[in-house]
Amino acid sequence: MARPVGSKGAETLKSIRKAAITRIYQHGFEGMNLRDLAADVSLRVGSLYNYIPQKQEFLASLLTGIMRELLDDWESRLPSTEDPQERLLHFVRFHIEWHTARKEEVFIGNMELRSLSAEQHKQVTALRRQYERLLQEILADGCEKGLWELADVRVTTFALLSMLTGVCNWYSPKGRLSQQELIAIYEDLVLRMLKAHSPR
Amino acid sequence: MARPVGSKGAETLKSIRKAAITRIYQHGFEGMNLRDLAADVSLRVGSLYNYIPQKQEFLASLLTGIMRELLDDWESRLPSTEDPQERLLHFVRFHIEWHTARKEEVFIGNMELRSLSAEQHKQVTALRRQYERLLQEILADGCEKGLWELADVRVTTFALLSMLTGVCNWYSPKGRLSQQELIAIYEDLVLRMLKAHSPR
Amino acid sequence: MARPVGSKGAETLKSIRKAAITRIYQHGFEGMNLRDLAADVSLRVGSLYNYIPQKQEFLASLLTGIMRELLDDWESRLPSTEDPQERLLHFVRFHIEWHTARKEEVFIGNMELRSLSAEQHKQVTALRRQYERLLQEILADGCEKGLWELADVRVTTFALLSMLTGVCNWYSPKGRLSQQELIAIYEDLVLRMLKAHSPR
Amino acid sequence: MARPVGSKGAETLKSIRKAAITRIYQHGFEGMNLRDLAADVSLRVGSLYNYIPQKQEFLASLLTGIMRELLDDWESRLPSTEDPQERLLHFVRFHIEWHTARKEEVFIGNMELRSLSAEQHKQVTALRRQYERLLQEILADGCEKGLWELADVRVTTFALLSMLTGVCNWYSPKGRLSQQELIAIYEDLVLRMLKAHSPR
DNA sequence: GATGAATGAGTGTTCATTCAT
DNA sequence: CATGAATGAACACTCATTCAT
Repeated sequence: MARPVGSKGAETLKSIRKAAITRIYQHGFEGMNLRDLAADVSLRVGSLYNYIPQKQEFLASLLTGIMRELLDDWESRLPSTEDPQERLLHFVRFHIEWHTARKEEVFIGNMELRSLSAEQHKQVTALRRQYERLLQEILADGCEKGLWELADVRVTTFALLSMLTGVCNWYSPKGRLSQQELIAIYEDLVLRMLKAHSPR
Repeated sequence: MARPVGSKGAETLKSIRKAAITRIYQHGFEGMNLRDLAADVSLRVGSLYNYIPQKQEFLASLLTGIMRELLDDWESRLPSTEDPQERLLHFVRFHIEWHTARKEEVFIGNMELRSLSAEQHKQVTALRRQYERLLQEILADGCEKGLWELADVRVTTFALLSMLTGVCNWYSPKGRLSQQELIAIYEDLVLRMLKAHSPR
Repeated sequence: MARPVGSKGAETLKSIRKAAITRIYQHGFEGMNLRDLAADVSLRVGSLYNYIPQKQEFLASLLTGIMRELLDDWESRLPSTEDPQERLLHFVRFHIEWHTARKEEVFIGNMELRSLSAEQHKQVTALRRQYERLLQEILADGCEKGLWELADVRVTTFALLSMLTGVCNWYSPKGRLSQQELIAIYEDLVLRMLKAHSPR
Repeated sequence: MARPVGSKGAETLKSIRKAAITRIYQHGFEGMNLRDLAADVSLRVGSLYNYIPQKQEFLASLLTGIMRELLDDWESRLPSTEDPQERLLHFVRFHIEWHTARKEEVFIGNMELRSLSAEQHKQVTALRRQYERLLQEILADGCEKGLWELADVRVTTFALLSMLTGVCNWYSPKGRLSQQELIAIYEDLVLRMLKAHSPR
């Protein structure tokens, strides 16, 4: 069998993307310099330009890549049930697992939007909106079906997402809690938020 | 009696800090350049050094300043009651008000820690912990008093803070909701999270 | 008397322009590098940017500067007579003197137009046209007055200018001919070109 | 019979030379980059080195090639007559035809000498001298035979060449004048220059 | 205090050139 | 022959920082 000619370049690009994500996570986009990035993958800086067009466009492609991966991963693990609560818990698990496993991606996906051009910003934001809508639709569905009582679906969506995404700011798998315990706690919190409570 | 002498310099420093916060919010710390910052306050870059020591130390002083202000503002508006729920709602209101009013400060306070030296990072983080503990103690108190049932006080603290802080990522006073409506929604969400719900 | 504060910077800029003209003459605009240019005036490259905005805009300002100087010098030495032949010879002398004295300026003024942006190109070319018109008008005047017989005033203008400008490609004041001898020869050639000769 | 084997490579080299001449004409030698040149002939930059040795040596070979072609073309169209005036007009026609047809070659042949090494410069200049001598000898011959009266044969040679070469700076076949009209005008101008005129 | 001027280290980017495949 | 990939040296340009005035 012929060995995959040209695959070396594709591998290199992957390494570059991975190294870039880590560096941006640590120093920010503006703080990442291409010389160090090149060194991470055992290249000289000039060689980097065999793989990327411009630093900024590279960032844009990273960010859209991350968002697309997130959405694709969700697609490939779609919940089979129609039950809103099941689907919600599925989303919570998915979100926490992805966001703890891909902490760096998530972080830069949130932080480095400001370094994009207007056009690029729009693109990435559109993908984010798409992801947000996944949760929002679950919530809306549950409300329609009388399962939950929410003052404001949109605000609750943001509140939940902020809360769930927050885990990657502090959670460490080496810490006190296992990922499964973590998820259990958050599932509980989320469910509480959606059910009406006796008025104070 | 305070004499006005020298107050001009103090005013200038304040302008510089304010301008810097906006610039860092927009372009990040690495992306802020001192020439532009100087121009914001009608100075040339050299003159800036009559007010600030080094760019990085200046950032550290900004960040600690922000955290100290946050803590001071809390001190000056301490809730008078001992009732955990009252105190909690007071905290929610305070947090949302401060975080929507001081969006830029909050943002850079969260994001630019990575540009600090280890020592500076420790200092600012200590102040953040102090603020987090305010909420954590309220929650612990309410649990002790049998008011709430929480699987994990620490995790819930983080969850609440992430959720509450998240508002400054999307909330605009010009939007659909007034600040008071916003606060009401979040108060509701928070209270739901703390009370046990009927098991699923 | 107070010494002219700030004049140092203006002097430096003049030195830079002069050094740049020589370097561009020798290596072309693309071949001139700013580090060497800075070194010519005992500066580091960064300091250059206290005086020039961009390499290319600097070139544009050089070229327009040269053309304006040429036109200004002509203005300040306008011939007093109305006689076309006198005025023509005056132009020939002026042109040769200027173009041998300012060989480098002339050369880059002709050669480096291609490194300009469209807009800049237009500007410089407009000034060149202005200079060409000076000669063209003298020729037209002489023809009208029946002094000369020309098949085509415009072509003759170009022919004369090419011929006269050509001197700076080979003439050296250290060579066989003095500048005055040179001028005399060209005056003769020019006059011959304008008078009708007996048909072959 | 010539066999076609290997001719493909020779064709490619020709295309490269042609493309290079155009690119150098447009951007100058320093401004021409090999990647673009390669693209012009549907190659990648690395493949270029199967045809050319070094960028600079390639330039030298281009310039000498141009000069040799000019001289060869003259050789192949040598005037048959011994009459100086006939030979001169023949030269004028030849020069203008060649210089309008090969505008780009002429331009870079004049301008890019400075990018050559000393040795290369000498070579090309020698060929140029050879061409200049063609005209100079015609002029000298005509003077000897009492046909023309020139103050200085050498200066007149330069003056004529500058004037004739100048056409390629402005002449366009799409313009007002046909090439034959252009040549007629210049023939006239040249003849005028050589005949003595009544003293002023 | 404010400024103009200088600096040095760095930044992203380009490019001629080489070479294994 | 053609190519993808690599390289090193260079480039224009930026910027925090210093300092004499």
